This record gives sequence, C-alpha cells and structure tokens, in this order.
Amino acid sequence: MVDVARRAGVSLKTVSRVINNAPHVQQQLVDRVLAAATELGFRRNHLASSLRSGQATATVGLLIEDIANPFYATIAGVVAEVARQHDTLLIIASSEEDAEREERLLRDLCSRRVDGLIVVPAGYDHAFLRPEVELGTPVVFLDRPAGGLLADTVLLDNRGGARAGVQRLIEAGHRRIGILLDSIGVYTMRERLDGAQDALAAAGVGYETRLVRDGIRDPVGAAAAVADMLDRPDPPTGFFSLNNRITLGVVEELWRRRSDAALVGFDDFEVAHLVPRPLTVIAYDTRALARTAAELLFQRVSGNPSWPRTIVLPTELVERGTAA
Amino acid sequence: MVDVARRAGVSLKTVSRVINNAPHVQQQLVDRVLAAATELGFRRNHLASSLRSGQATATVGLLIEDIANPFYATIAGVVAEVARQHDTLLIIASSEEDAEREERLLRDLCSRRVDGLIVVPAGYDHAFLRPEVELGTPVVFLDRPAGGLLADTVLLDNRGGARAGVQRLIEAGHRRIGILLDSIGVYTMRERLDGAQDALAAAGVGYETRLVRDGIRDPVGAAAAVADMLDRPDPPTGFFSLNNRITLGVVEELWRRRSDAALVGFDDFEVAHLVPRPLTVIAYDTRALARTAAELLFQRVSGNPSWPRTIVLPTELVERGTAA
DNA sequence: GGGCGCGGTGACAACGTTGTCAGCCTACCG
DNA sequence: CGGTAGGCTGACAACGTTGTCACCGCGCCC
Repeated sequence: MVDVARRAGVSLKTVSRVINNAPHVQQQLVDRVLAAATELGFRRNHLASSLRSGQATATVGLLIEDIANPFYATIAGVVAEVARQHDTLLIIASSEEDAEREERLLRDLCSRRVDGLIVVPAGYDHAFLRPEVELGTPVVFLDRPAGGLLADTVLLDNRGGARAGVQRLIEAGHRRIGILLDSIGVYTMRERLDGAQDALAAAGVGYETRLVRDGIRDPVGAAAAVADMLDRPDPPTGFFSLNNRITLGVVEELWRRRSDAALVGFDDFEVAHLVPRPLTVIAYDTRALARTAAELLFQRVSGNPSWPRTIVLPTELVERGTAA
Repeated sequence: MVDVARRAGVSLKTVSRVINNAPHVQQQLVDRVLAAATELGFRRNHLASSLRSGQATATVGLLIEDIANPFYATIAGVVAEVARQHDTLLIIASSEEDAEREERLLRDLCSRRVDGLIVVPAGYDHAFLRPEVELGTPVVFLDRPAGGLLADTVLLDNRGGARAGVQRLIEAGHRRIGILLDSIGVYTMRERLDGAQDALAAAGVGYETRLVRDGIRDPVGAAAAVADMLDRPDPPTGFFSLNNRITLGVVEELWRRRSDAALVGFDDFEVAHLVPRPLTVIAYDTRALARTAAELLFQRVSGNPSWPRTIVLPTELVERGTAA
C-alpha cells in the first residue's frame, strides 16, 4: 500500500480510502491510485485489515462431525449460502465425534477471530467457550444442545418424531418392534429412543430390551442385527430404525429374506422411493434446520443482543408403505 | 500479551517465547507466564501472528461447485483430513458453477493469505491467479484443468473410462446407444463424450446425433429424455449416461417401463447395488483423487519447487449386470 | 586473569492496515 | 474583508504478534 501511495504520489491513507472506497476523495486521485494499484499488482491484506479494525474477519466457523456425511454436507451448503449473502466465508472443521478434537478446533477457530460459530457438538462440556461468548463471539448450537453453556440452539423434534413413528407401527398392529440405534451416547439417539419408549408406554406395549440393539455403526451391522433378531423365537414383526444408515441395512436384509416385516426409519434419504419397497420414514427439513441456525447466527453477529433462544423444528411422518 | 507480561513480571518477548514454547526459557518463568495467561484468559491472536510472521496462516482454501453435492462433500472430507494432518484449517467456498463468483471467491481467499488453494474450476480463465502463484501461493486444480495458467492438476481418465463403458455396450451387441449428458460446456462431459465417440468410431458404429441428449440437469430430465428416445422409431437398445444423477433418472424410467435396455453409467453411487437392477458403472476413487491433490498441495506448501505436474487417475468398469 | 561462548532475557522495530486528528484550501456568509 | 464551515488530504499511532539484536552473567579454556 505504501508502494502504491508512492507511485500515485499520494499518502498511504488516501490509498486506504480509495481501496475501501471511502467518501471525500477526488475522482482524479481515485483514478491515479487505482491505476497504480493495478500496475503494482496490489493485493489487499485482509489479515492486517481485520487485525487493525478489531472486528469483521468476514469468516464464520462451522464445526460438524464429518463433512463427507450427506446430512452435514447439506448443512454446510446452506450455511455457506447464508454466509455468502453476508459476504462471509466459511471455515469448516470436522470433529469426527471426538470431544477433545472438537475443543481444539473450536479454540483454533476462536484464535482466528471468526465472527461467529455454528457447532454440532460432539462433546458434553462447552464451558471453555464462555470467555469467547462473553467477549462477543456468537455461537449457535445445531442439532444437539451445548453442555454447560447457555447459547442459542436449534434442534429437531427427535422425540416427537420417534413417538409418531412407533405409534404408527403400533396402530398397524405391531407389538414386537425391533429398535436399532447407533449409540446411546449420542444425544439424538437418546431422544429418539425416548420417543419410541413414549409411544410404547402410551399404547401399553411392554419395552423389551432384547428388541433394542445398540452400537450399530453401518448398514452391514444393521443387516446382521436384523438377521439375528428374526432368527430368534418370537421375532419382531416390525422394525424402527433410528437413522438412515441403519435403515439401509434393514432394508437390505429384509429384501434378502423377502421378509415383509414392517419398517419405519428415522431420517429420509434420497433414494427412499427407489429401494425395493418404498420406505416409510420420519423426515425433516435439514435445510431449514441449517438455515434457521445460520440466520440466527448472523442476527447475533450483527448485534442482536436478546436472550439465547432454543428453537425446535418439527419432524414429519412420511408414509410410503412399509409401516404396515 | 502485554498484560500477561506485566502480570508475570517479564517482558513481552518472553511471553511470546512461552506461548510458542520456544527454547531457552527458565522453567520458573514459563510457569509464571502460563499462570498469568490463564488468569487473564489470554487468547492468542492468530491473525496478528500470521501478519507478523508473513507466512503460515495454517489455512488452505478449497473451491468447489457445491458442497452439498456428495462428490464434492467427499472431496472436502478428504482434503480436510489431509489438512488436519498438517494442522491446517480449511475454508470451503462454493462457486455454484459461476465463473465470476469463482474469481471473486479466489481473490478473497488470496487476500486472506491462505497457504494454498485447491480448485475445481468453473471458469475457463485463471490467469488472474498468476500473480498469487508467483508470489508463492500454491494452487492445485482438481477434476478439471485450469485455463490460462500452468499449475498442478489432478484429473480422472474421463475419456478412457467412457471409452471402456461404450466399448462394453458394443461388445454386448448394442449398436444404437443413447448418450445422455449434463452440459457440453463442462470439461468432464466433453471428455466423456469424446471417449464415447472414440469407442463408437473404433467399432465402426456411426455416431448419430439423434441419440445424444445434452442439457440434462436432473433425474427427471433424464427420465423424460429416455422416454422420448424409446418412443421414437429405431429406439436405442442401450444407454450410456454421463453422470450419476442422469443414471438415476434413466434407471427410474427403464424400471417404470420394465424395459430391459442396457445401461452403463459414469460415476458409481452408494446405492448402485440396491436399485432394481444392479448397475454397471464407470467407477473411480474419489477419495484418492482428493488425497492426491491435497498431498500435492501440501508438498508445494512445504516448499517443493518442482515443475507443475498433471496427474491422471484411472477409472474402472464395474460390471453389475446392466451392460448386456 | 582475560577472552570467549552460550544460555537467558528484554528493547525495539516491523508486519499491512485503519482510526484519529490536525491542517490545508475553497467557498460562502455576515 | 475576516471568520468559519466543510471537503479533502496527510502524519502518526495503534492493532497483537514475532524477528533482530544487544545485553548480562556465568563457566570454561588457554
């Protein structure tokens, strides 16, 4: 910038004014400076700018589990789009469900002075973020609540959705319902399981531990669990799967056996209408979820100081034929 | 930092040394400084650090079409993982296939002094990046070549893959092969179409324009095109689809009509084995593609100055039964 | 005993930008 | 014709950190 100033025969400050097209600069000088800048290949240093002005790195951080997962990729896409509307770039970091790594990444993002953070938490303690929040970095939690920190949060109605799904199976006459979940350690899984239990209890159907399978990581594991349950005495006549990876495995196994057991799955997925039997699922609007969080964040960034909110978005039972 | 120094009764520089755990500091002072830092809630300012030291923002930029697309999400995941191994964060920006937006985003990333860039180009002229490259910002192009700029590039063997796919259809006896593609404006589509033509020419099969459909954006469009082609005289007996979104539409339409027309699709996809007929596809290792680019980038970042390379990764014909 | 090397520390400038303020000039008003 | 308001410009400090260099004191060697 000092070089540009010398070349244009003006002061450093005038160059700064031109670059930021501030008012009160003669057109003639503007032209001279611009010419000098392009001749010298001037490249503004965004770092120095945000260092000096103290705020506005025009960057927000998004912390998720795994960017390659379509759910998070959708979220990232929406957040990036909202960010773009605010002329802001997005740093995306994946925690891989590791609380320690999550903390490291969040601290790193803060040390980069991001204007705000959207976090899908992996850990259970986010108290370490309190200083940052108090010093003015807004944080919005997405899909799961924060631990030990009062902050804006946008959630799905996991419990209500699961309740509706299991209720539907019960209405169709099922009493032995196999429930498959990823990990009871994950907030959404706990909520969904609670919802399923709500529905069972409300219908006076007993909750049988043998019908609940935890720790199912992938479609293969799901298929194996289904096979095992079906091969035992008093097999389930219906299945409730708590996420779409599991649902996929259940579908595969049922199809392999030509079983007509009922199935309701949490999470919709793109090819749900293409698989052998069209699937009944608990669907929700992932994009709306992300958009809500992102818009809330940018409200905070632009200074809305109201009390932290928790927003719960609805889920919907989409019937496509496998509930009966 | 100056506050920490005062509190610990040492100089500013000693604090800096402790924070960066530089050698030659008495353990006693280290402890005092660390204590003071935590008491005051010291938060290192990464911006100021990279401004002063001139290099090492520990950030790389990834420019893709659309983060919500699974192909790019996979790439982003791999790049983020490689970046993490180098203690580097990732700024992801989506060009939405808009060359102007691409340029704006790349300039913005450069003004943030990222350590390097991985670009899936949307535009055709990247000469504007030359000053940045010359000033030491490595750029690796991914999946499509750069325009007007000599730079590292990692590509797929689109042409070879398409050639193999069409050749397989020809071997199965097909002579009228419907070819469906997104947009001839996209590099990969042109390459794949060229490969298809190679195979047709090599087999002495005439290239009929009526059998090629351009501008197919989504599965619905693909289904409509297939329907139209099948309803005309001399319909194709086989289809070659140039990306997986199109393939999905073709599958739907063929299934709807219970047609047993052959189909080979470019791009594998997760549920390729679940759809009504298991699909024969041209597959490739997206993760390897991304990993190659990311590792090449970090080689450059750490100073490997050799001549820009172009790496072409192979594709593979995966037969699952729809080629005949 | 003087010189030398080295571990340990601090003063100071610098990175590239922007905020503050002072100062210039012109125009306009009384 | 003096005063003043306001458009326009520049000098300077500051943002928070790190690189450079100088300095001090100690132990060691000749």
